[in-house]
Amino acid sequence: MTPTIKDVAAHAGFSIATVSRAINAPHTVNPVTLDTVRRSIDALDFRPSALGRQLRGERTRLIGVILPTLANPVFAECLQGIDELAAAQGYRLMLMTTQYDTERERHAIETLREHRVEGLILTVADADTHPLLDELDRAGLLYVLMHNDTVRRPSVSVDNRLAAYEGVRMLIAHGHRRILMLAGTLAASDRARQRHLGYAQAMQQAGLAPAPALEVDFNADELSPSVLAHLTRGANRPTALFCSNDLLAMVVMRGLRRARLQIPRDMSILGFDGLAMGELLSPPLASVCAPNREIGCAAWQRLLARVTGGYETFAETPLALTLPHSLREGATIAAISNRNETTPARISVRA
Amino acid sequence: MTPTIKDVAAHAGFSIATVSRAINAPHTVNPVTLDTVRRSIDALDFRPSALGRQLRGERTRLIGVILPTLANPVFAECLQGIDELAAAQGYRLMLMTTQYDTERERHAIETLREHRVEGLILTVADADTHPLLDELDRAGLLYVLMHNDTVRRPSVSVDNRLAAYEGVRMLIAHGHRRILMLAGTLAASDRARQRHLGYAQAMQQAGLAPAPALEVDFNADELSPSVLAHLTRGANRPTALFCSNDLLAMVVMRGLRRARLQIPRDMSILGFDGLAMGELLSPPLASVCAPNREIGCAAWQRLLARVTGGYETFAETPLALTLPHSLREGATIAAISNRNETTPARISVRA
DNA sequence: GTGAAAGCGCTAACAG
DNA sequence: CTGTTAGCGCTTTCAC
Repeated sequence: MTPTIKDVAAHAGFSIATVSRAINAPHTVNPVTLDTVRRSIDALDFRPSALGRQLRGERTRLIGVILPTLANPVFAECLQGIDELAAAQGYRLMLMTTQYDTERERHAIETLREHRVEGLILTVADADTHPLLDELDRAGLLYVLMHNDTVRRPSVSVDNRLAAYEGVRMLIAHGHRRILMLAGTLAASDRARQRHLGYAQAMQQAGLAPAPALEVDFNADELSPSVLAHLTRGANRPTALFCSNDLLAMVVMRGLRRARLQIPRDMSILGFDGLAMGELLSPPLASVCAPNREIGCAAWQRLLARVTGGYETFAETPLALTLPHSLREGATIAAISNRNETTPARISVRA
Repeated sequence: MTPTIKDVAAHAGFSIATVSRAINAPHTVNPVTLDTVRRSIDALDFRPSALGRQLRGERTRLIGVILPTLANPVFAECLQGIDELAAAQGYRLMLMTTQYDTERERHAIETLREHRVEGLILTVADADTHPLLDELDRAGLLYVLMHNDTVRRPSVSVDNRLAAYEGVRMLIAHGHRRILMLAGTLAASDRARQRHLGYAQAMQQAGLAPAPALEVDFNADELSPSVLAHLTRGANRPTALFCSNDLLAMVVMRGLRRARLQIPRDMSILGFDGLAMGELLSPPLASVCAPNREIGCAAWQRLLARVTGGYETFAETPLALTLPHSLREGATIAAISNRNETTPARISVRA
């Protein structure tokens, strides 16, 4: 069906070697021949098979990308960065998503290895303890993690602990004292842990008592009654929430609004991720911003340095590359005067 | 480096044929042999090369996906649908984005064809007149379009004209009479055109004068002064905006808010796409909703029907598959009493 | 049940 | 400058 190099050779009246050269090293073939061959290529609409090439021992120029989900734009933003560089440098991307499911992660890695990807860019729940990554190390398959917070493996991320620390300090600077951290149900991620450490550190340093992260079901249409109770009832209700990511912050804000709380008047909100979309919200979402696109780009560059340049290029750099974060003040944080800090919005809660 | 079937054969003391059978047709080989071979496979951590397999004339089980961008979640949502089915059915996805750039579209198609993808799922700006699609038709490479509104080619979308019509009728039903349609600068897309037709039809039917779509630069940080002037000044300023997609609606809303307009009090907004995120906004974004995930799924199913089942399965269906849309009323639309329709918010405009 | 051998599309020596 | 040839890793007859 699809023409092969043989067909072209036959059509042009030359050998397949000449055709191959005409394609890969045009300067080494007689201009007249070249022209003939090219004409045949066009006539047959020939397109060299990447399979044949790769099999011949060439590099595959194929990179695997494994992401938890695309429903959270934070990963789409990373992927954009990767894709841009990949396209520019003539690499192909094979994409698989896992929903943080270990079985799917295993399967994705397996599949990509069968395709002889030259390397992997991925995000997992917990990098330090992930057995599949150990396997990759053992197998010598190059990979770079995105967002995962670990010093044990090649990774690109922000300093999650420090970033969270600064974010929570910002809340404290606005007068907040009862600050709660919220996390998704799959909270066992390395970065969520680091972010909680940062939160705890900021709290303690201010003489405040950190609380364990409150788990929120991301996908539910409503905040659960028990969570809502935590957030709205009692004299000790929090005045500010630090959400472990922006999407969660948006879900939480919707829940609070439905419970008739106003943001930021009745509750201040700080997210994490710095989704581009957060700036479009009303009020614009305060967030601890990671340079997601750049994280993707950096992961790509590190991976390629290893893939092409070999080990030495990489040895200079520490395993964990930390990119600078930033704080977006947004407008979901209100200042609190610590005088009337008791149940500021109690009356309006009609949940 | 990576072990091949030969290595396994040598290690196990059998021929490569037997190893191959042990992998692909275990029942045809002696249980004892099978066991030996499997032990060798494990010992060497052998993984059959997808390349070798594919080259041997097998199907590649590779599908190409070409999207304009991932910055707009509408495409990420489609991709989710595709990815889910692809993973479940043992296919691989090769992803490329184009930013609607024809050169990149060409390059993407070229690359994917070199990889011998079995089919293509893609979204282009204007399907009817797209020369590359004609080329695909000629070449017999199977593809299915997503979101593109055309009857000439295999596609999955909503009825953009009808959907827009209903959306604008909803605005009219709320008392709006001066309704403007906004579109991105790359407005020459088939669906934007159809949506404008629907808008115009709804307007005319209500005895109102449709206006040409006003182009808005999506990526600019601010609405341009001229656009802002259109939207806010004069007695004839619109009371409602129909935005050709949700992301545009969000950008426009930010611009309006910065100009001190309140939504929906001073301006009603209707988007198009039905982004999941729209429901998290405050107020929730009114939108003409397309089932994006399902569009991805349907595109996948149609493509696979053609790829595997051959032509006949497909012949029954019309080229253009139309999925049902829905209206999300959201809360960005306010009712207007037609009495005091003149410059309701004039005074508060301090842009 | 198993092996030998051909060949998928291509590139890279090596000859001429 | 061009052709011949030997594989790359695998599946698949066809013999045994």
